[in-house]
Amino acid sequence: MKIGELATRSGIAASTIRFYESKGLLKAVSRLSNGYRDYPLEAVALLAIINDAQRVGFSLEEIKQVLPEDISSWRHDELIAALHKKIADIESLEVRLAQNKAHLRSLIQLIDSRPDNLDCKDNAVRVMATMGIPNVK
Amino acid sequence: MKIGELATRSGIAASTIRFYESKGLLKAVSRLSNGYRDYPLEAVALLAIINDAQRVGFSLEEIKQVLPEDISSWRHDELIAALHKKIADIESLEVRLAQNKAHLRSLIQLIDSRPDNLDCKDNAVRVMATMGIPNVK
DNA sequence: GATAAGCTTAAAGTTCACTTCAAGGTCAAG
DNA sequence: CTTGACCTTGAAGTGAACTTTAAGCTTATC
Repeated sequence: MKIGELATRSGIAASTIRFYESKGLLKAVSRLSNGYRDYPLEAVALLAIINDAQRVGFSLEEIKQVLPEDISSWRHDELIAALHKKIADIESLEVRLAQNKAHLRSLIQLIDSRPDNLDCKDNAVRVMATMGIPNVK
Repeated sequence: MKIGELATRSGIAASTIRFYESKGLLKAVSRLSNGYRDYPLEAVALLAIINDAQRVGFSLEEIKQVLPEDISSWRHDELIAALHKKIADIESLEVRLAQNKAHLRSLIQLIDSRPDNLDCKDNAVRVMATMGIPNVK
C-alpha cells in the first residue's frame, strides 16, 4: 500500500505520516523499486492507535515510549522479553486511561447528582468545590 | 486574592492565567484600586477544572465552549455530552490496546511453543513487521 | 509526448498553548 | 527614600505538531 492509500484508509494526511516517520514514531518502511513507501495493511491500525491516544491527551513523545520497541537483537529470549515489556507498557497506559475515565465519570456523576433544591449556580459552586480542593496540582 | 496567590494555590502560572483571560477562557475579573486583578476563591476550582479537562484531551477552545464566562450559566447538557464523548474516545483506545495486547500474548505463545528448529527467528521478525512494530536499530 | 496525479525530499510556515521580555507602576520593609 | 517583591501591558519568543511550499521524479491517461 502506497502512502496515499494509507492516508485515505487511516484518515491521516500523507504529510503527517511522513512526519511521524521522521519523529521515529513509525519505522522506516520498505520502499518499492521507484522509491515510494510501501505499507502493510496493519499500518492503518497502528495509525488509529496513535490517533486515539492523541485524542485522549498523550503527546507524540509519550506514544513513542509505548509503541516502538527496540528489537534489534532478534535472539529468542530478547524477543520474548521485548514483547513482555511492550505488554507492560500497554498495561501502564491502560491504567492511566482508566484513571482518566474514572475522573470523567466522577465529574459526570457529581454534576448529575444535583439535589433538586439546589439551583444551577449553587450546583456549579458545589461541583467546583468538590473538584477543586483535593485536585489542585 | 491577587494573581500571585491564585497562581500558587492553583499551580498555574500567573502568565498563564492572564493568557486564559486574554483568550476569553476566564472572564475579566474585578480590579483593586491599584489596577491589580482580584480573584474570588472560586477561581482556584475553576482553574483546576480547566487543567483537568486539558489533561484528558480538551483544547482550550473546547473548554471555552463548555465553560462560558459566567460560572452560573454552565451549558450543563453540553458539558455532560462532551464528557461522555471523551469517555467513548478513551474506551475505543482501550479496545484497540486490548486487541494489541492479546495479539502480543498469542505471539509470545507461538514463539515459546516453537521447538529450536529452523526459521523461528526469521518468522518472528516477519510477524513483528506485519504488526507494524518498528525495528528501530 | 504532453498533462495530471501521485510520489520524493528539505525547508519554511502555521497554530496552539504558553513563556519570556521590556518597560514600567505599586507597596511594604529597612 | 531606596530596595525588592509583585503587579500592569503589549509584544516577541518557544516547542509541539503539523502543513505548505518548492523542486523534481514516476506513472497512468489522453
